[in-house]
Amino acid sequence: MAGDLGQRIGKREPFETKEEEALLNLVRTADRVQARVARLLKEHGLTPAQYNVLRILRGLGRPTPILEVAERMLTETPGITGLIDRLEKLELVRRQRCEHDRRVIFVVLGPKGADMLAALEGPTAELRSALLSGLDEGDLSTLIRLLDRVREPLEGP
Amino acid sequence: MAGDLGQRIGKREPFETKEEEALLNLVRTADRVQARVARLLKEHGLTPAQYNVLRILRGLGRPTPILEVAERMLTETPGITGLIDRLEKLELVRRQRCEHDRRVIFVVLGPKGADMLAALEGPTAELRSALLSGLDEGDLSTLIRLLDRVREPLEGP
DNA sequence: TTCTATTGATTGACACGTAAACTATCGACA
DNA sequence: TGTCGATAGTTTACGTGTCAATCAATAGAA
Repeated sequence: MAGDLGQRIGKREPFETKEEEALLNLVRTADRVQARVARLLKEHGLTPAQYNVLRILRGLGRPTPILEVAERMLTETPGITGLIDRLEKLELVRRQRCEHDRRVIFVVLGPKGADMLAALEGPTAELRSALLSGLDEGDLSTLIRLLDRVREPLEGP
Repeated sequence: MAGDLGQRIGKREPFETKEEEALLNLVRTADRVQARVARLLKEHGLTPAQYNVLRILRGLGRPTPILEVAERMLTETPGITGLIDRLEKLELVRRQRCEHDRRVIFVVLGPKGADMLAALEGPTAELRSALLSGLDEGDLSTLIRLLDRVREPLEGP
C-alpha cells in the first residue's frame, strides 16, 4: 500500500516490531508536517520558531519575560536570545526592561508582529485542514488520545 | 497550568480546533520522543542523525550512494555531506568511489559501525518499549494507521 | 564529436537546539 | 554592612537542517 512507511523507506524487512514502526512513523510524520508548515511561514519571512514566539506573546496578551517565553517553547534558555534578537531586528517584537527587577527583560509583541499573525490566520487554518483532510472528527479524537498516552510518561523528567 | 493560557484575558483558548490540537500534539510528542532517544544515543557518542545513517546502511546491507542515504533520512540532500564526514572521522563508515560512475560515492558501514549498532540494539529496544508502555497492540495499530493517513498526502509533492 | 542538460556531491550562509561557562542583579542572612 | 547563593539573561561552541549556488562527471542530442 502507498502509505506503508516500511516500503517508503525501502527496508527489506520493514519493521521488526510494532513499537519500532509506530515510533519511526511518529517522528517522520511530525517531520513532514513541520516541513509543510515551515514552507508556508517562509513565504512570510518567518521560521516556525519565530512564529511560535509571536503566538505565545499574542496568547498571553502581555509583556512576557524572556525565560517565560522559552519555557512555553521546546527550546532551552540559551537559544532564545538569538531568536528574540532576530524578531527584534524584524521589528515584530521589542525588548523592555522590567523596572522592579532589572534582571528581567520583557518581550512585547509589536504592531507589525500582530499584523503578521493576523495575515497568517487564514493560510495556517487552511493548511491544517488540508493536512488532516484524511481524518474525520473521530479519527482526530483518537489520534489526540493516543498521542497523549505516548507523551504522558515523557512530560516529567 | 493548562487552563491559564488563554482564559485569563479572554485572548485565546488553548486550542481553537481539533485540527490545531492534533497537529501541535503530534509535533510535540515526536519532539519529546526524539529528545529521549537523543539522550540514550549521546551516552554512546552518537547523534540521532548519525544513528539513522548507520541503521540505513545496515538495513540495506550494501554500499549505498550518499544521496540515496539522504533520501531515506528525514533530512534533505545538502546536510548529508558533513554528517558523513563526522561518521568517517569516527571510523564508523567509510567512503568508496564507484568505478562505473565516478560522480557517485558509496558509503560503507565499517566494523566499528556494526559493533556500535549491535551494542545499541538492546538499549533502544528497551527504550521503545518504555516509551510505548501506555499502548497495547491494538492502540499501536490504530496509531500507525492514523499516522499513515496524515502522512499520505504529504509524501508525494 | 562537441554542445548541452542532467545528475551526484560539495560548499557556504543562516537558523535553530543544546551544553557549559559567564555577567549582572536580586534577596536573604550573618 | 557585606557576603553568598539563586535567578535572568547572554555568550560561545558544536551538530544539525535547509537553501542557494557551484563543481565534476555523465548522458543525450545536434
